[in-house]
Amino acid sequence: MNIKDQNKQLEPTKSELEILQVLWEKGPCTVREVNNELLKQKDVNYTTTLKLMQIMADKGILARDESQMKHIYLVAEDEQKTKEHLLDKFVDSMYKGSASKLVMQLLGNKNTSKEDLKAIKEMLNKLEKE
Amino acid sequence: MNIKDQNKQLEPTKSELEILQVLWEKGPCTVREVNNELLKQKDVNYTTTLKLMQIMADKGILARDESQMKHIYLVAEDEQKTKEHLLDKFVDSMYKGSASKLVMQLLGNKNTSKEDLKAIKEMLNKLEKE
DNA sequence: TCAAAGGTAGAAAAAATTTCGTACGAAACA
DNA sequence: TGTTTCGTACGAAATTTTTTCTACCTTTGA
Repeated sequence: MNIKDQNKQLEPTKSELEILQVLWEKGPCTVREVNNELLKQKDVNYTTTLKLMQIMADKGILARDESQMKHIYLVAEDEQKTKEHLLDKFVDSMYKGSASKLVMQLLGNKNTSKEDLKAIKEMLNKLEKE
Repeated sequence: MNIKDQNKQLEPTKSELEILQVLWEKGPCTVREVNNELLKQKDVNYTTTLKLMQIMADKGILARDESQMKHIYLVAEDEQKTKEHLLDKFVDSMYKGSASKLVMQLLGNKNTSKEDLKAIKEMLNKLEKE
């Protein structure tokens, strides 16, 4: 497998990402559980979610435990690694790889809460000390 | 037009985003100019780029000046607004809306340069004073 | 003037992604 | 036991996105 293909594994499609988010949040789940979560956001058929998760398992994005009748799906890739990859890609394409540009936009954004600002400051201080 | 549709306008597809990036970088361009840029990254047919840009113009993502034979395309939406929207969406979906979580990941990432760190610190200081 | 080069438009094909219908097996339970 | 409920598998349909083909117009220059 070449690097490009490896990257592809880390690049879920839009609906695959929705499923990943549920699994990141709730940990290993059955299809039913994932689908119930998705139903809170949008209208989606059980078999659609099933199919998608099967495809993801095929691709290696998800692993599953088939020992029970209700298969349990779990994320195969490390969550942080995947997010890091997606974030990198995002920074690259949107801000030409400049992390500070992204942060600037983030901070300039009125949606960024005071708590977030505070947390970021603390983080920087901590980094400085190290 | 409802809000959902408005949002859709701000959500370009993958290849549309590639074209936007070129236009953001170089300003108004002909299809030929955009295509030449894209050719540096990937193999793509002139008519493919043309078609895509026509579609984007239809959707209202791009505007164009047809007064010349070689049409000049320009981005219709404000670049910052579009990026902000995409960034918001990204933060929401990947970090449950927590900007500080995103920054934490960014800073923990070895790809983040010292210059970026410095720039971010300065930005925070500036924000503090305001 | 006429051929070559470079432009647009639109239909349609191809590819990728998402959704659904149907079949069928296992468990629950009246 | 039979029937209802809940599960998976799989093919195929529907939709969205991307790419290409073809036709035809305009400019340029020999």
